[in-house]
Amino acid sequence: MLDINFVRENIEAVIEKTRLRGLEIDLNGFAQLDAERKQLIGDIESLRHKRNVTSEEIARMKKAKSDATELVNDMRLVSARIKELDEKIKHCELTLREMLLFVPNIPNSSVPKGRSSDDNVEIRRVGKPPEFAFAPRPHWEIGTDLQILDFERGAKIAGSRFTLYWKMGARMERALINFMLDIHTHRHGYQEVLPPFITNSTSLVGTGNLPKFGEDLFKIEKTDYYLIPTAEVPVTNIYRDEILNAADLPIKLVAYTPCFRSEAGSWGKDTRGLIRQHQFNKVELVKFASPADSYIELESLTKDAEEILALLGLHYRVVTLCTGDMGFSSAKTHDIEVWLPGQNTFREISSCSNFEDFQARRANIKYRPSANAKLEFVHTLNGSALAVGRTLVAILENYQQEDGSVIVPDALRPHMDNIERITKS
RNA sequence: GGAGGGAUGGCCGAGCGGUCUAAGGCGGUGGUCUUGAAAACCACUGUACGCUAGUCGUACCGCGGGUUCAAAUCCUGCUCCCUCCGCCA
Repeated sequence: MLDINFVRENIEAVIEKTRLRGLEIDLNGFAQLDAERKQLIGDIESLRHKRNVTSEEIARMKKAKSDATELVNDMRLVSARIKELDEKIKHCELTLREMLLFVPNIPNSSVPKGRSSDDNVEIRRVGKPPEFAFAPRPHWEIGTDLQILDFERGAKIAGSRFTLYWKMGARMERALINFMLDIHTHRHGYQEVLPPFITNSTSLVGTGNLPKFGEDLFKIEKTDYYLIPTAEVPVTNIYRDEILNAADLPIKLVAYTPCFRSEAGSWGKDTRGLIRQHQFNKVELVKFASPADSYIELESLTKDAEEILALLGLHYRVVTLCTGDMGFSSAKTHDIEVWLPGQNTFREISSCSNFEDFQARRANIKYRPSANAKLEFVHTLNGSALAVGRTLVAILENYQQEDGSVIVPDALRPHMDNIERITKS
């Protein structure tokens, strides 16, 4: 959410910046409603002042045993009027807040302008694509032949976009989770947390998933519970309505969670394989930083995510998303895309974003910059490190052999009983 | 699921419906003292909003309703926490 004071003074700029994202927002009536609210607050406060003063007077008169009936009758009217104004103000504020909740974050000035993913800017490319003496196959063929991925039974148990992992498939998924958590906790200094996999709607408003993107979520009927679409939601909300110590910043957390997405609106997209599932595993990095440091922290967070790919020997590139391709809450986003030889393309495996104070304002997460200074909102950041299912996909496709087996990357072997190769068994 | 108890400022904790909407303590900040530190003493110490910008005003005592001229205080619904019983991984 943007600062209401900022929006008030920069309505045109806000509309303009939103247009850079390819969105049109409706702020008609905002200024008028905002002015009305201000007027009403002035009115109600003077009435309340009158009531407070007169109440004391009534108390004095009663103590002196004199008749206060007239004042009491006056105040009866004043109180009724206060109640009336209070309802009007509440209505104004609700409407204003509703408007603001639908306004996306303003892209940082360093973000390239553009309309779609075609305008994203590649900032580096690391490693080399593997060379094959045969035509590399897509992971769904490799996994099915090795009998470690079972798409048919996944669909039977739950439906399309659900997959059953068998044996070394399940084993590798679990190894990847542990591998990633170990690297981030031991080498990068993140604290591990294991949050609830379900949150309430307030938490989802805090991160910006609600109220606008409810269709993307699985909601539990007749409750206020939602399956989390990413660990970002519960982990960012750890500190909702709290004041952090400046000396503790940046706070760096890492969490493994499954993620659940309805994928409404992506019918027909990536229907084969593990790429786009209703349920997938992810290891997520979350940072709470001071505003002065947040862009440094975005770069280091991205590097932390990249290191997983580097350690696994996977070829990848990093792109900065253009204004038209960024998520609603983000001020700047780097995507990491891994090379998938079976599909001859780069695919997103991580998305690292700085939300600046957008989420912190929604979730009310503050800190005191220095003793006696005013409270300020922190900056929040997060990034996948990595999407586990897609990492497994990348390993299957990049380490596939002509005989259908798959070599286990060196770095992963200690987490897999030092197995070197997955073969059909 | 049943019965009972509770929620107050960064933390602990007091608060007869009307001498301020908050005692007291801890913590924090500044100062005195000290070579320095500790201790001691003194002072200050919540958030948000408003304007006539002040030794100003208004709101906030889990959240929402209600009663009242007036609610931290009374009534009510909800949320969360604690204790006991039952069930259960």
